[in-house]
Amino acid sequence: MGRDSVPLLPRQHDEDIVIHHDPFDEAELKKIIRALNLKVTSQRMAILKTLHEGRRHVTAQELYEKLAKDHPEIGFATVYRFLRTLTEGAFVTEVRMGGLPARYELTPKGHHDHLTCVKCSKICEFENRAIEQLQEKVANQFGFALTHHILELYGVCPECQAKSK
Amino acid sequence: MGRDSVPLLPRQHDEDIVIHHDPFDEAELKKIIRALNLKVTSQRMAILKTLHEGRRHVTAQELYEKLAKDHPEIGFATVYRFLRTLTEGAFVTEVRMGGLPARYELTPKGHHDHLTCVKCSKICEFENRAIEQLQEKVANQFGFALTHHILELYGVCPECQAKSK
DNA sequence: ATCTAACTGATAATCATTGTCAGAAAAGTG
DNA sequence: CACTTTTCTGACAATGATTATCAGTTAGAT
Repeated sequence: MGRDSVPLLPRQHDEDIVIHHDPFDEAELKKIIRALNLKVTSQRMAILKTLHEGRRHVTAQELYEKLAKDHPEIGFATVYRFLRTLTEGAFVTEVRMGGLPARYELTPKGHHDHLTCVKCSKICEFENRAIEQLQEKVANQFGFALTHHILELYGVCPECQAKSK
Repeated sequence: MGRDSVPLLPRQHDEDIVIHHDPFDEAELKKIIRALNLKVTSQRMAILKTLHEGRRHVTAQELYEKLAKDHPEIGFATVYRFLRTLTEGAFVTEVRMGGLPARYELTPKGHHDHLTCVKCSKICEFENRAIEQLQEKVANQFGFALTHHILELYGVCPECQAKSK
């Protein structure tokens, strides 16, 4: 997509180079923080911005390192703390695979699940209304009030299938 | 279908319910060990027996403590080690919830998924052919060759719903 | 029975995550 | 704006599950 794939030229004045990321402006990020009854701090804003701009599905550690570039003062306790709060408030979705560190992403508006390649770890996202409905049905049969679910599919992606020949 | 439409009920005192499997005799357990190219040791036999007899979905720690009664000499490193190997060989299924300790069970013949209560951690099992088929379909749309999947539903069980009034 | 590679238990180490706490900074209040 | 209360923060310690190490033990092939 657009801007980030344009190779940037080194310039004398940093401020000349501005990367625009589309959707979320600051105001919207603040709303998220306020919705959690938290104070708006530069750290929290930075964390949300980085979560939003960056690649999806980061670990807490990766996020911490990314942040370190522009905000070397942010401690990892703060990252973990805020990620947890965001997860509890469902603004962020946590994905765990095996015993590996948890991965996080800003919860997308449309709910989706993941299809992960067991060879190259590529993650595809999908949504499927029919599956969701069946899940509700199963939960109801047991008398459960469904709160959320995790559906992770694993397989070999087309590229890796091709390679293994 | 069939199974999943029967309103199955883990009743009030889970611990009182002992699940009897078809008599898994020693010979059968040995087969499992040999299938993994491992030596048959008293420790491994004890672990398998306890896994088979006991309540489902135990943590490594719980399993270790159970074993301690009759086999106080077995160390927990051995328990962890063997559980991992069993899991890799798909003889045991690992379930993780949040950051909590992993839970294990001997992989049942019929594949099933889990429905977990977020309040009391009770786990119900279900299987649903329709969901499985839809999963295959989704994977195919992306060109993936599906190897396995994780479907974990979370909600509030009837008992806990009643309690919160 | 012998031999050797695989196994084991004790314990140290690791690694993700969480707790602690003194100092810093947000957002009311006057 | 100065003051105050409360929440936040970063450094670092602590935790808790899991894994690695390693010297001694044992299964099972020869």
